[in-house]
Amino acid sequence: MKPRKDTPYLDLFQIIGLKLKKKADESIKELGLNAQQGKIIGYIYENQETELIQRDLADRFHLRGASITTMLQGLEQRGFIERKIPANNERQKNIYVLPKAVELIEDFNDSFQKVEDEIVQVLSEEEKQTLKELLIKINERL
Amino acid sequence: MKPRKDTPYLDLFQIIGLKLKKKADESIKELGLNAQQGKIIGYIYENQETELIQRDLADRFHLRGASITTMLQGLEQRGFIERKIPANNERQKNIYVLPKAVELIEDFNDSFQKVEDEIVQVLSEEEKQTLKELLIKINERL
DNA sequence: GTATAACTGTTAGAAAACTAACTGTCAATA
DNA sequence: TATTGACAGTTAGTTTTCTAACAGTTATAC
Repeated sequence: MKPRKDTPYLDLFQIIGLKLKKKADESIKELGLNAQQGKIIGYIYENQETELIQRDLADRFHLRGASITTMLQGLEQRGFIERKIPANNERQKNIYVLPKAVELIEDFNDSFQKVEDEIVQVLSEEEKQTLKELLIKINERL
Repeated sequence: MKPRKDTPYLDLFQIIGLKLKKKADESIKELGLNAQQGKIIGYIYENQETELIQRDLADRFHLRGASITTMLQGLEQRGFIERKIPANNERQKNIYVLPKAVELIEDFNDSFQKVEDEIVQVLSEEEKQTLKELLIKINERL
């Protein structure tokens, strides 16, 4: 007799994801931004030499174009980033971080690192390695 | 020299969580509800004999009380559930599913089971077991 | 026994995501 | 080369979550 309902992986990923989002948001709240904004600013900082456009952010963070527009408008108005239309393609906007954001990036990374450590603190080195491999495999096929 | 930024577990959990949420939403979209609503209806169905109250749902699904209120108001207006104030405590509301929701529960479960299978399709039985243990361990301490 | 604190749920308003429809630009093709 | 389609981003309006402030009920403490 098969169980009527049993989706432990779906449930665990959902709950862990939610807990992590809340922890990450909490950890950088005092900086006036949420975790998503912090992650995106960090990503822009690391990729701004490569003609980064909004489309790239939508792909990397699995958000819709419209969501990226709204988020970047907010970050631009608050002076964290700027967007420039490149000479060779007027459809696009290249994205750059401004000094006000650069100042915060180290704090973001420290905060996110603490959450990262919390995730795997109960695992041995071997378990950590196994987990990473399994997660990567799952993510690739999903 | 330590890496300036490296949070693979946080990133993987975030991305996998988002992908799963989208897949689960998509899989029951035609029933006129989203995955969260489907999960909650299923949970109410399985626990309605135990004097289930809104507080319990907030705890189980890691949502705020206000979010549960709004969601249940919607489900009640659409005839999926009902809420009754119990005789022994006028602060609370016990929650029950109505026939209209019961009809859908099997479809929910089939849909969620398909997403569940997608998650672990690339893993061996042994890997699945290992993953489950690791996820449970992480979730407990988070 | 009364006052205070804790608990349960609601409301109002904000934030962050979404879809659908749109503008403007560039690329492909016939 | 003119048209058609694809692409990048925006806007408007909706949904789902959140926080903060609140009302009413029950439990605790003095």
